[in-house]
Amino acid sequence: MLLTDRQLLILQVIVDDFIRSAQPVGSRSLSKKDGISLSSATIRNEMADLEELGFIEKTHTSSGRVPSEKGYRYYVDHLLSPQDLTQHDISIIQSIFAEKIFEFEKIIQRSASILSELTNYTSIVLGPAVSVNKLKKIQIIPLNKETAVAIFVTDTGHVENRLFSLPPSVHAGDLEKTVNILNDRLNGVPLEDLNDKIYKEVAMLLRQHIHNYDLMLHTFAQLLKMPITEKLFFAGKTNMLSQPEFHDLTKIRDLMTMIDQEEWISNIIRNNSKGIHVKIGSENNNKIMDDCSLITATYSVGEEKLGSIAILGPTRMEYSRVISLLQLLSKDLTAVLTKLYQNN
Amino acid sequence: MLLTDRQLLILQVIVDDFIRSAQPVGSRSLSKKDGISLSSATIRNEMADLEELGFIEKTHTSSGRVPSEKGYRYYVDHLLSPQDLTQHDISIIQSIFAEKIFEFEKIIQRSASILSELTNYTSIVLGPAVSVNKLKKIQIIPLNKETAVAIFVTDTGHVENRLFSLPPSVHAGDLEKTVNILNDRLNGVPLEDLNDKIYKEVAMLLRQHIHNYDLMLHTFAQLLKMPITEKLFFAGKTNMLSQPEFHDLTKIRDLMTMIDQEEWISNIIRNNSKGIHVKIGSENNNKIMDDCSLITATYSVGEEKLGSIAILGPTRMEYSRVISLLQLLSKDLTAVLTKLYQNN
DNA sequence: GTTAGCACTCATTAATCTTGAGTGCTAATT
DNA sequence: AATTAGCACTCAAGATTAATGAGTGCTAAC
Repeated sequence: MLLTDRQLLILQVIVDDFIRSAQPVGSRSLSKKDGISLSSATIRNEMADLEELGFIEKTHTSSGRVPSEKGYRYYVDHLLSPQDLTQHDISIIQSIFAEKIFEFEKIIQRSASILSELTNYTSIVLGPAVSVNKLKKIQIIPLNKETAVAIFVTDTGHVENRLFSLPPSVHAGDLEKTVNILNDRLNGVPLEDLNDKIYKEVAMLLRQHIHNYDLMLHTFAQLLKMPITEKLFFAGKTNMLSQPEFHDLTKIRDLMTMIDQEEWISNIIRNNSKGIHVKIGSENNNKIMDDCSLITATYSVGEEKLGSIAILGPTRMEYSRVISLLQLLSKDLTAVLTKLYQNN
Repeated sequence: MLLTDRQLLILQVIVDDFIRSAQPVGSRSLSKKDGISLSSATIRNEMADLEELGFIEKTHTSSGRVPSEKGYRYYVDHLLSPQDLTQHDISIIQSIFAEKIFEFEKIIQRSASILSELTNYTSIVLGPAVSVNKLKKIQIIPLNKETAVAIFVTDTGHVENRLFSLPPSVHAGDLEKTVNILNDRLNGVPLEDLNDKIYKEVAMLLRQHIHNYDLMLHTFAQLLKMPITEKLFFAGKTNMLSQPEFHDLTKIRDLMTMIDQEEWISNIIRNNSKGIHVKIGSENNNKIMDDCSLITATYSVGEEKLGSIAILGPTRMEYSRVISLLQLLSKDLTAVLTKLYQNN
């Protein structure tokens, strides 16, 4: 199944052209292109071969050709022209990191926004996996007689907080003691293990030192029972509405509804190893995404993968550009975060 | 411009019917309705009058009638049948508050989701105005030699946090002293005034007690320069896609893009006094919302307004139901929050 | 191996027709 | 005087038909 150079050229031009115009590409228009000096008849012959091999398709008997999924796949794997980021693109990406005071969520959200602006597709960023972060400090701050807020800080600087009702009969001193014990014992424990640990290691200590041991344990266990899932950040959800392949309302509705299924999206994106991944059409294993491609990248701290960035667009996506953008952003995010957190 | 009872009845039935079916209402179908025992001809006469008065309109010369904006306005002001929440609705709303540990954002987000599920419209909830909350406590937690996280807790239990680079030459003791001074001086100050206050009242004290006074002041001033805007929570954005009045793609796109303009939405919703407000079509002063109605309610702590809840739907909205739902949710949210925060 | 030429296909658009729900008006009825 | 039946008229929406043109496959000549 080896393609001749001429076939490769024609395939590449067809894909490029279709990505640009969203219109089926005909033999005549191809023959007029710079870089191709063949008659339309010759091209028709080659296109017939390419179709037989499954790389391109017709939308109806007498239409021009459109890349098939296999065609896109081949294009992505072998025919991508590597680079086309402008200086402008690059400086916009870098502007994400301009501020000195970091609010991590803002950076992530900004990344998503800028990515969707630059590409006109939908961007999805999966926040860091907080639940594997290690506890640095617990603090309890009473607001009034009955209410207090509990604050959990991780080694990465992530802050979780919960409002809770103070058990009515609790001593201020006991509360402080308990917090001290917790900090002493739970420092460095991943958030997801806190609930376990508090029963296994802290319960006993509490019993020895605290008056109302039972109530206190229960209160804190409640607080620590936190199913922390990574937050998802979207931007440019509406960009899909402008893509000509989605002029069908029911398609749009299905797609939008699917995008709003956060857990589902989250799963797809999370379970990717480091590096760039391209899923084309049905490779996404979802009927609704048959006309979509999803390109994912990851960002890390040092060598440890932290979260993911993704772009969702039509299969007729500007693969080359999107991949370059994701590579750049992934690299920059990783660099900034690594610098920030490395030396713990 | 007084309407006869019969005209009121007919207007009400037309609006109710159109809200249900989205189809222009004809004289014949009206005459067949229970509660109306008039011939179609009579109804045609009455409808002609109602049209002359501006309460209903035709979509074309020989079509049935559709409520005009004025018609909806009259309907909302005078003809609403008050109640139609089922026990089911009520218990779903109350399920929002089932959990004991409060993460305020989750409650708000859940409110939005449930509201949009119950109504099939888009719901928008404006989070509490944090910037008027008063500072309760500042804490600095160093993560490593170079980075620390600053935590600000308000009297309402809201927690803000910022990651920042520690000035390289800073003493641990000085840092602690500074934080103490800040807590001493800034307790009870609304967040929005912090930046002012630090220059006016804290700067001098710092100079007296702290070594590297200049650097420290600058660092904290940076941290406190926080433009905290209320967060917006959306749910059911896609519900609009299912409304028959929006089968037009460009309309949908405009609407969706508008919804994504968070500041704009935020302004509209924020500037409402307590109670329920109904804005119909062009009353929203925005071309894109000419076919939409926006119903807003507020939630409070005690007497003080805290935030807003809104439902965005087509002008052909189930006003009665939506208003009842918003009233209920507003009441419950206020009750829960008041109980939680009242006694500061 | 390449190209010109020709018959054929089919999506798209515009033009025409048909149908039916609904109206306004007038004259008859209550 | 209010109500209703009857009739002519209007217009959106859907179906049918026709015209156009971009594009193809195939064959025969180069």
